[in-house]
Amino acid sequence: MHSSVLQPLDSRALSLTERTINALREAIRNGSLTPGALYSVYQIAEDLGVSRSPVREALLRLAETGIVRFERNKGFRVVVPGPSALAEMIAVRIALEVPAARHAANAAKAGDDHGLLAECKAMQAAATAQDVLLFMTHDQRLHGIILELAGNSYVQRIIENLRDASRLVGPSTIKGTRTLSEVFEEHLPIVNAIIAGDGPGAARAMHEHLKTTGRILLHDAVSRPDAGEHTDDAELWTRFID
Amino acid sequence: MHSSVLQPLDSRALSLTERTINALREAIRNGSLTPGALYSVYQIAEDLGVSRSPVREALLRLAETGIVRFERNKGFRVVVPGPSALAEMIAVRIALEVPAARHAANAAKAGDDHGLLAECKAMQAAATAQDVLLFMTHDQRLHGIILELAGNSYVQRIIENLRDASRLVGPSTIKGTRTLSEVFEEHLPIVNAIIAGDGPGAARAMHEHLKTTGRILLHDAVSRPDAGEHTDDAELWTRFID
DNA sequence: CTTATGCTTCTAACATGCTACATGTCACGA
DNA sequence: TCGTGACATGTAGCATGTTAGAAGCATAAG
Repeated sequence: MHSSVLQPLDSRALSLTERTINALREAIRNGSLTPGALYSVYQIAEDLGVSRSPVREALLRLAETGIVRFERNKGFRVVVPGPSALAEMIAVRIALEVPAARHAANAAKAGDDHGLLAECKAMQAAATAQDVLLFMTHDQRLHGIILELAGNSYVQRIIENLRDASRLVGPSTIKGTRTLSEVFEEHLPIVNAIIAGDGPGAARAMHEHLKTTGRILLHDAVSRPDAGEHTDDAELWTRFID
Repeated sequence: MHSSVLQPLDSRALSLTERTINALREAIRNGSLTPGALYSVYQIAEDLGVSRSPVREALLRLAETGIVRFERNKGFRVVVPGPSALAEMIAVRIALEVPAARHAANAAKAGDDHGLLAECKAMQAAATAQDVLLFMTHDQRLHGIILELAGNSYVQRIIENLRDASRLVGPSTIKGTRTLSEVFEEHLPIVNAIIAGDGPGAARAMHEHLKTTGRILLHDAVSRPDAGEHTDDAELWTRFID
């Protein structure tokens, strides 16, 4: 027997594959990897200073969620989700996050208020500072906290992947159409309902939020120059969501 | 210019990695891979007569969906989902498949009846023949067709993964508790509503079906010898689903 | 007999080698 | 001028080599 004086160092520094995933996500987010362009595992491995194996594994995992697509003997591309894919993703978010808000309200304990309110404050601050990127970060964190309260790990994983896939279409949208404060204020009734333990109210507020946000995102997506086939956002909306 | 006299040969035989995935799925399904036991990539690669790379990639993809878990420098295990995980999966299925049934009903055209009815007939035949495995196959196919009609590819992928993860707890359940005919009859109102174009009806019927089936699955899961922590299925049900 | 220590063995994770194939270039011939 | 085919280049997919670490065991130390 021995008394434990040292904590086990938390597992290990992240696996090289996982660090590569993070690097790739970041690269996609900030535009270092141009969507649609052709890249190779060789090239990425050299840039990151690692071997091809972890890069390939990382890309395969991203491919599984639809963020990138491999083309045999040619390379891989970062995929920009089209209007149709975007509508599908919004549908999934509504289907999963609305009940999650309800469960979060039912499960919320007194101590849980703190995290929710902290993110709200941070969002508000980012809104007044007009910092879109920071705003989106806290927006995602708030939604993440709600999912955590709901406690369904599968839902958490699914939504996280979806967010990655849709991040490419996000930032361009918010700027033009709505002020950040407007978006922020949509979140207040959700948080209040959760803190109050009002399940149905939280669900209703979350539904409202996702619908209005999704509607605008989809509308912007179809009216983009590279929209492709679909030009009718209303049709997509009724087909996949309503 | 040239006139096309030959059809392009249909892409390529499946990639070795994908064939390995199928082999592993099948092996898990029929019990060749004992859940909980420790295996190694070496061993699997040798058994299948391929190199370690495609096996590792296949296992990584299965790990992503939670079917197996890697343990560094030790091996990997097939994971049996516990009652809690099962409840979470049922919640996701309800959240996604209920709206999918509604959309399927709205989108169903005359020609779509055929596939639905064919699976129904096959299910009924399997029920009268007491063939549990065949019954489950057609059950899954029917649900798959409905998702296809709904047209949301993300939902399709998510549900397919979920089904894989939950297949381990499935077969033992149905046998004892209900006759296959009972389960079959739950599907009829769903299919009828879809064919009739009755969206709300299809949603209601699907919800009913998933609730009763899920309830029983969860109840059986907690009353199993290796159930683990949770013994209260009602608590799990309200926590994640209702 | 009990505890500690070194050793053997196995593993995932990572690095590197190899092959078939897709694409672009370019010289050549009609 | 224009189509053709050989060739060079680059890639994913797969095979194999290498390394650090975890588990078990035997043996030595107390």
